[in-house]
Amino acid sequence: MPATPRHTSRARVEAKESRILDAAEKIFAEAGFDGAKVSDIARAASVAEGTVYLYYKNKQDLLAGVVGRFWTQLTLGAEEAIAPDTTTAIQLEQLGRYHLQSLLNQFEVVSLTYRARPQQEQDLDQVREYVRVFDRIMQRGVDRGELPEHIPIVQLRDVFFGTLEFSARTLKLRDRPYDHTVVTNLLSIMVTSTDTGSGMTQGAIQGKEPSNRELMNTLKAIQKQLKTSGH
Amino acid sequence: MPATPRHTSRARVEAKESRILDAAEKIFAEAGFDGAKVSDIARAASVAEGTVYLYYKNKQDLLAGVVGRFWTQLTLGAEEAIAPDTTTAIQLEQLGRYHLQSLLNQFEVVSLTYRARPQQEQDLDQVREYVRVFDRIMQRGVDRGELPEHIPIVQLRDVFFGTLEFSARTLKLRDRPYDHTVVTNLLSIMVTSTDTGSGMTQGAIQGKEPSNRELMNTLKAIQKQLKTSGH
DNA sequence: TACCAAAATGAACCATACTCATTTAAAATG
DNA sequence: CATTTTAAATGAGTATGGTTCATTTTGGTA
Repeated sequence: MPATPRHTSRARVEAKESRILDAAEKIFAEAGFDGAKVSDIARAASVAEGTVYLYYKNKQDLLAGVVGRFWTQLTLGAEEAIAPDTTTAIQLEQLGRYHLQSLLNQFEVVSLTYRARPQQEQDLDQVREYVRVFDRIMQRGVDRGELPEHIPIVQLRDVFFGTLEFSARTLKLRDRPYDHTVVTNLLSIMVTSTDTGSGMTQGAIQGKEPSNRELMNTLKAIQKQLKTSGH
Repeated sequence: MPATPRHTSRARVEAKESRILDAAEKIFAEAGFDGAKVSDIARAASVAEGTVYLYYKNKQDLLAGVVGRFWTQLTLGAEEAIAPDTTTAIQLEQLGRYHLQSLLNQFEVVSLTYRARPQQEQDLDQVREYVRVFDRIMQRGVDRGELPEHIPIVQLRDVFFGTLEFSARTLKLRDRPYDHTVVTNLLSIMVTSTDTGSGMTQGAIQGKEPSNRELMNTLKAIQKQLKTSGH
């Protein structure tokens, strides 16, 4: 069984597995899940049809493999895209930019994510791993005192990723390229809302000016960065 | 052709069509697109397998029918759920509540939306129609002077629907029921951001207090309504 | 009642996901 | 290095389920 090779070099087996995944990703992206034939994938991987089934239980499982690898790589890329020693707001801006660009560049693969069986347990483990990047940034902001203690991280996470994903779809639908104002605007409303004086943290509006000077500076820093780094 | 009946009462034909759609919705929701057999759907509709193909070109087209009808009905329900003579903010709150509840109650059908071929043109016409409900509310807010002239409606629309959809998934994943704080929080950040002094409208932070008294009143009205109407 | 066109039927067809008996390659053994 | 043993790969064959179409049934019309 290729799954647990004892007498064969692990490297060779993994090379073949990734050849199959590459082929599958290509064919799935071109033809969609239903349109992709396992025979095409096998041919693209220079492998017999039966061989695919040594590595993956069935076509669904193969899709899960492609999607899982994609999100794992996305997590690695995200961690690389984020400067570790800067403010929360700038880190969010970096993650937002990276995320939106990835969604647009690899739109087809992202769409395939929804063809993976919904809520069928560990099919989406890698996605969950990915969103933790956001959680860590936010938590670090709280620990540092940059954000109020009681921000609802999970809800803000849905705002963040939900907005970016829908924005990506809108851009694709209109054949538009990456648009940084999407990220800027998202950030501005998120940071505004994490201000202790209004928005999500309190749920009450008091009409007073922002009390968190740190955040104002952060926002100015974002504004500045947005102007210097061409999109 | 059942599609354009001349000698048969239109009512009967439409009754049969909706019987097929009902059956398809049920089976698709239970088994997912791939798991649903056309033969099962035909049996559930008390119709021969071939009959399905008189009304729908193929299985994909049948799915498009189910999904399309769902969003059309959602549009009707949304228009009913919104009080015509109230403020923008309250209308948004009503739409948000209605949308989130619908997503949760009919989660399976919503998921099927993503199995409809992406960007395959008019498959998603009804979804587009639905989101216009949001656009109309916002535009009306602008016309009335409740919102600033230059708010980016399209981007706010992505914030609105994106956040609600991701929130619905999170709630489902954790087996949680409808949670009104999701809507409240979303609204508070959206309305905060449409304040002319900060957020999406200007893209520049000025650290001054909100200049739009109208909006403040609107927010207070929302807060009040949230307290009086049990979720 | 006889006629005709629309509508419905389901057996046959066909594409394709998946299996498995056989072959090939690689590792272990002496 | 020759032989044996075990892992890996193969692709023809099978089963499933979407789709077609020749035939039958239904309902309206004269």
